[in-house]
Amino acid sequence: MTEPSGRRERKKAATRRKIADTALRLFLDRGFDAVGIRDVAAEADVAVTTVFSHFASKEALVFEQDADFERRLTQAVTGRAPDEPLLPALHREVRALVRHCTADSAAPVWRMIDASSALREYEESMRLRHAAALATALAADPALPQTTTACRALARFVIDAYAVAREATDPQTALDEIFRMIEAAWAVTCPAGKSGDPAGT
Amino acid sequence: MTEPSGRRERKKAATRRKIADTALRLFLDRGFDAVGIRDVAAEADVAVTTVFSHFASKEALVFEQDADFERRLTQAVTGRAPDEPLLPALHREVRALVRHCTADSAAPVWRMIDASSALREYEESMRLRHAAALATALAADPALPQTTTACRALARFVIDAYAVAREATDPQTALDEIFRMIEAAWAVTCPAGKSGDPAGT
DNA sequence: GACGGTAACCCTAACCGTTAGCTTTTCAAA
DNA sequence: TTTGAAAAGCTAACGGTTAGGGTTACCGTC
Repeated sequence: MTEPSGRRERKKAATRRKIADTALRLFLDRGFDAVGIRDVAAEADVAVTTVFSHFASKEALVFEQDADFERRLTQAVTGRAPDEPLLPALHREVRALVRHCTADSAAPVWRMIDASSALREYEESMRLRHAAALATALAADPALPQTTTACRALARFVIDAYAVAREATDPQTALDEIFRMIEAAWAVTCPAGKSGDPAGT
Repeated sequence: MTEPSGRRERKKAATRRKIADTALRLFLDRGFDAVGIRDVAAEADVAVTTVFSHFASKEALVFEQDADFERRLTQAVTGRAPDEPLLPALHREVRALVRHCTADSAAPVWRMIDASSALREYEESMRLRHAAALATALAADPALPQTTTACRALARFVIDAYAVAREATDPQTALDEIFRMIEAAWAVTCPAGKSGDPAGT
């Protein structure tokens, strides 16, 4: 009801951060699969049930920016300038996300993720949720006359672009290449080719 | 060493089929999440370990055609006529797959799948494996001069087409629409527009 | 400042998918 | 018939996850 005032919230946030930090440290040290939830809980000095009251699953301990990722994607659609074309906005946002997660400082984490099939699968199912959210945002935009089918396809294409680019040797170049494909795909969904690129490159 | 002759193989296959059939029946009756592996084993009159010696996971009991799906996709690429263009071949194959899994007889199974988040996630991670296999097949085709990035993107787009179409109210129309997008996307990856559709529709 | 409600946390004990270790059965080839 | 091996079985456990029920600490109110 009232604002998020108070000590309680701070303590809760502190507990959450302590759990996440402890977990990440242990995971990086010994590998994701070699660390049990009971280890994390003991090291963070909380009960196992407390871990699961803050995080929905063991994998979720690693992907804290989950909600952030999704919000940034949808806001690239809903929050763009009134006359700004869709795809450049999406391209820009995804480029920032790719750059962020291919930074040198993030390398150890991604090495850890790639070493665990559980984490890799979790990441992809996360991405699917993001695609669904993006598809909803696209379908709700009155400036886009496309069908819901086209919106859903575009949403998944954009997520694909992120996923493929992240694993490429040159992520930025790969991303640009895929977005050229996506631009072309999106162009053919325009009833009259309003703001497309009618002549190709 | 010798041919797959004999009673042993038949008995093994019979056990496998009995487990799968029993499992599917129970899942359809009570719902996937409400049936435990121990239930399946008991009802099929086998040990729990036997279930897992035939199927890698509980979810795998539902998706028996897994390998088949993947093989059909890759064969649509590797087994097409020497001068047949790529995308129509893929389009045709995916159309058949969509038709197959949207048949009325398959409806109860898909209702069951959609009712279980575990199954939906499993299906998607299965699809990702298929996309990876398809990407490999595409990259290995000497008739395709595209980059591996483009091949990986195309593979995922094709899987997306299947996934989105399957959930659409009119799967066939949706599939055609998405493949129009994919055709356009693929066209811009051709260095010189060899066999593309140079003027768009 | 005392008070009632409730959110956060703790503990125990389980459930469920999955696997390891080891024994028994069943078939095939000699 | 003997022998080797694949298939199946049993038991017991591991690890993620949850239910149930109790304790503490904070918040808003009197």
